[in-house]
Amino acid sequence: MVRTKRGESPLATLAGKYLTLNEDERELLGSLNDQPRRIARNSEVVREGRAADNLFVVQSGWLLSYTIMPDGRRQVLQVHFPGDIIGFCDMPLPSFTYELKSLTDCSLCMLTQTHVQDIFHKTPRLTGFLFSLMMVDQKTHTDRLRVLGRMNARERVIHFLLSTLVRLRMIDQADGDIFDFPLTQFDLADAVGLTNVSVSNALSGLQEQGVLKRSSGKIQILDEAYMREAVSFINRFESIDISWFPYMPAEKRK
Amino acid sequence: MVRTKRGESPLATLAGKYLTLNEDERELLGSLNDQPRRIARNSEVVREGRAADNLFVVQSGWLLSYTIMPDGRRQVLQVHFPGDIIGFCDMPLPSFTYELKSLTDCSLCMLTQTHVQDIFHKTPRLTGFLFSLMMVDQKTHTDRLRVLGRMNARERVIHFLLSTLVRLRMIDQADGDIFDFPLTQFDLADAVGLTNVSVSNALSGLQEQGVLKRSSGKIQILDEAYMREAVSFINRFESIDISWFPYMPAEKRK
DNA sequence: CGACGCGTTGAGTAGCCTCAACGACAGTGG
DNA sequence: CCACTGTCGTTGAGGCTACTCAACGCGTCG
Repeated sequence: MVRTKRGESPLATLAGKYLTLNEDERELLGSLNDQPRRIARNSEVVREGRAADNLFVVQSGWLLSYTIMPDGRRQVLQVHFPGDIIGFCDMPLPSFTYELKSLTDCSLCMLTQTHVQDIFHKTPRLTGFLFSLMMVDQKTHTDRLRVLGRMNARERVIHFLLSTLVRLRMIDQADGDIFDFPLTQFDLADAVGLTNVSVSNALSGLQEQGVLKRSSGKIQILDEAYMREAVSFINRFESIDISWFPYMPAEKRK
Repeated sequence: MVRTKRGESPLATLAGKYLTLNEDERELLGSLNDQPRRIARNSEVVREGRAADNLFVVQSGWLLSYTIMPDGRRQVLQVHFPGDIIGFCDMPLPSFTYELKSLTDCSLCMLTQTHVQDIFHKTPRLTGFLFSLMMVDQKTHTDRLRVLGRMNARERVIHFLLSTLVRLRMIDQADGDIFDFPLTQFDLADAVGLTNVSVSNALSGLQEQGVLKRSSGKIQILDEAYMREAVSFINRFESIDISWFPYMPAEKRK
């Protein structure tokens, strides 16, 4: 497992992929490291109050956000990795409308409105970056619409694994084509709109075909090219461009 | 059919639901009315170049954005109504990744980067509003994930019709519980991940049950409460709050 | 050790899909 | 004006994918 740079916040690592941070920006992102909230594996993350009051930045660990329907059906909305911002797009809404659960031990940073406003006012480039992240997020959601609306079990699983791999690479948490995979097959099923049984069958089939390998909570992608082809995969993180972002009030810092 | 206020742009109408526009803001939104591009019914809207160069604001008419997979499977990503902004979240991306088709005769306004920057610089409140719209958009997408991942044919159709009704009401284009519906059943099917046959069956079933009525391109919702209950419908547009938005460089106008 | 969660596998089922035929309708051209 | 054509919606027959239900093995944890 590749390690993140010592002491650097995952969000900073992520941002560093797209822009070279200056000292102020680096410090601002670093300050988010203060007093992370620790969450044990497999526990519900309780959030209170208005949406915007409870923005999280994942420092370490995996989380799952999901909705549950009255009859028990569950839909996983997103898997959250280090560097992810949770709840950003809930800001204009009056309350949270989904559950949050930790898959592994986690540490989360709470962001208050004040923090957000701080970033927005001080570093327009970071602001642009944040919004770009959100837009890419939206893109990955529309990609998932295609998956859930039009793909069969096998393709759904392939797409999910690929997008997981790609996202983990962004935060240097994939070891080539091997990565941790703490989801249960129930979790995966609820993410891609299947049952655990179908997921099991799909995974077994892929393994038998030599496309992937599983061992003790890890997954290895053996034939990435084939998988990408099979689902017409697009890596949305490859080419984010934040230069368009217009929030640049007269270059103050240089 | 209820009419929009004479000459007012649909985006202004929409914005007016959430905030009281001052003269400058109203003028800025109104200026978008200049030189709309007219699109005939059932034609492909061609877009060129980088994503951000081709932002559209729908002035009138319905459009469909969708992706097509190599084998011909189609997934409708969104139905666009007057007031909708198309392509906003493509701005940080290098190119468009979906198709756009008109369902009715349309008129579209092109927004260039300059326009966007203009709005962003001059009216922070409108900026906040735009971002809030985008966030709500994201929310409706996650709602659709639940639909495509976990609902049966009947529920999918119900949810789609409800969200259509709610959005049309926002722009005063629903006459109580009656609204135009120019989609074919193929379109609807590709939107909710079914086939036209299943859609036909679902619609017939609902009509037989007395839940809705169809006649000549219009749909009437007869039992809205039942439908909302059946799919745990949440109206995301009900309570957008833009007060949180931090882009307020020292109240210049008052 | 027992209890529990997780993954696997099998048998049977149900919902949706595919294929197909047909009627209604609008647009087109003679 | 009327065939001709293509699109759209409906309905039926049959098939397939994924679901439900269930049993079992395995590992972990108390």
